[in-house]
Amino acid sequence: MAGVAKPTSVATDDFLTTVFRFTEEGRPVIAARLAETLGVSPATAFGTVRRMARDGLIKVSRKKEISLTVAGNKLAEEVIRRHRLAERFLTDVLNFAWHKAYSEAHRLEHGISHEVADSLAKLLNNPTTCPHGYPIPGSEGYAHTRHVRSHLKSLNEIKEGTAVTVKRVPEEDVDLLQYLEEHNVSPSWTMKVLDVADFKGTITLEVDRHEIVISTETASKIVVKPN
Amino acid sequence: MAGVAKPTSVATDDFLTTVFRFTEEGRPVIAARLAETLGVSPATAFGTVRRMARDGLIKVSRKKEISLTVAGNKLAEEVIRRHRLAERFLTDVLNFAWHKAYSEAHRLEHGISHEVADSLAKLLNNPTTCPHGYPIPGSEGYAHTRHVRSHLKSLNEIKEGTAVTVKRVPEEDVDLLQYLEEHNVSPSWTMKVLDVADFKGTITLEVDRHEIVISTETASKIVVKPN
DNA sequence: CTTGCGGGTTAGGCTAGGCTAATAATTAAA
DNA sequence: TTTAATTATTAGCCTAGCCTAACCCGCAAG
Repeated sequence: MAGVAKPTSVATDDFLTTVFRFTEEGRPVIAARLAETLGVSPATAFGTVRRMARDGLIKVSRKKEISLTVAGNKLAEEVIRRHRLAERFLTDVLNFAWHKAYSEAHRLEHGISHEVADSLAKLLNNPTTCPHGYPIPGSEGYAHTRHVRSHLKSLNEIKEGTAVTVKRVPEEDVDLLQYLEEHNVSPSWTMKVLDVADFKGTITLEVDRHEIVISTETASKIVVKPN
Repeated sequence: MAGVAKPTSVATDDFLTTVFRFTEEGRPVIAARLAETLGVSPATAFGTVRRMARDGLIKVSRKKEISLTVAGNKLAEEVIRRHRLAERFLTDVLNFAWHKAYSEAHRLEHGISHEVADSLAKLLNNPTTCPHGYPIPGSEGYAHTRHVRSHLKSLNEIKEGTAVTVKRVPEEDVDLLQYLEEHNVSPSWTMKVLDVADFKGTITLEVDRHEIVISTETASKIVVKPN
């Protein structure tokens, strides 16, 4: 036995989930990115990373790439599960808008026990994704979801004239989230790519009978499935 | 302006609520009691008390009695409100047993924002008390509740043969709570004091057609209203 | 009036997490 | 390849919290 699992701190939870999400989105995970994302200095990030590596939660390769250990991944999935269930609760039961749900869930995620999470899941009818379309660890078909996503594409890869179904929208930018929510760029909604103007970096979409324009940069963060 | 309110830490929240509860129950508030209750060393309690006094959350009299400042009381009521709403949510919506609700709510209370608390209150139909009978700050008639309790008595003060209605049960002892819950010594239930045996320090009660025996010490923590 | 006990207080240490500023080490770009 | 931009790392400092051990103080019971 490796001893009793030490309860994780808020800072550790935050690093774990950030590494998890970066990995989930295929982004490279290095300390500098974590520092930026979490709003701490590089020195602080370095210290926390070193501590977490010491505690066997993450590994740092020679090329300084950070990845979760099996133990770290387990913990990260637990926190992410609590976060996404909390989001569902906030949007589905308390009627919070998406863009508020993220930050509120972030505060709640650290105080939800395994038992409360399970009860919440039952109350919510065992949801498989959070309101933004990301899969909830521990839910039906989760393992599957993580590996089979060949049919999913980023919106910036879609050709003009193609109709797609929104699968996931980026979670962290509150303003963007509010905009997307207001314009129905939401999971399960359909939209059509009207125009791709690479030269000026924009994409025009038709969604819910309206046209909207977003940057290809933004589009790259929206996951869709061609119809 | 006194500057932006610094967000309170978990340790500070715990001290605030403990002082609040002690005061609520009319118990003397000294550092040694806080240390015991919170499970920290006297030295730690001393340090935290000093920090909180420095930050204007509590006052310490010459006789070393600790009390909340106006600012401290406001913060304490907010945390207590979140705690008691969380308890109601856990018992009423997630069907948690009482004795589990307390500790789970204790973990949740730090992550609930004002906005989430208000939504929870609405969802729960604006409850005025927690499952153990304590008033929820900010709820209808709360200010009133705090000051008018002349008709409330501790169970140990009740004479033999008197029927009473349970108003509040002690919150912190999980085993006791589970016992009381199982025997229906719960807010709004009625019971009759069958026998008071001061010489051996016990009280015999009839509740829900059964007899139970508890110590006068325990009885002193149960608040009732004579019928 | 003195001893002892319950508290309060100090001293001294430790970890997690933060910060700034300076310095290495890489990488990428020119 | 030499410079410029990123990253990583170190050093040094700070606060909150937590601990043990020792010490002090006032009051109450002998």
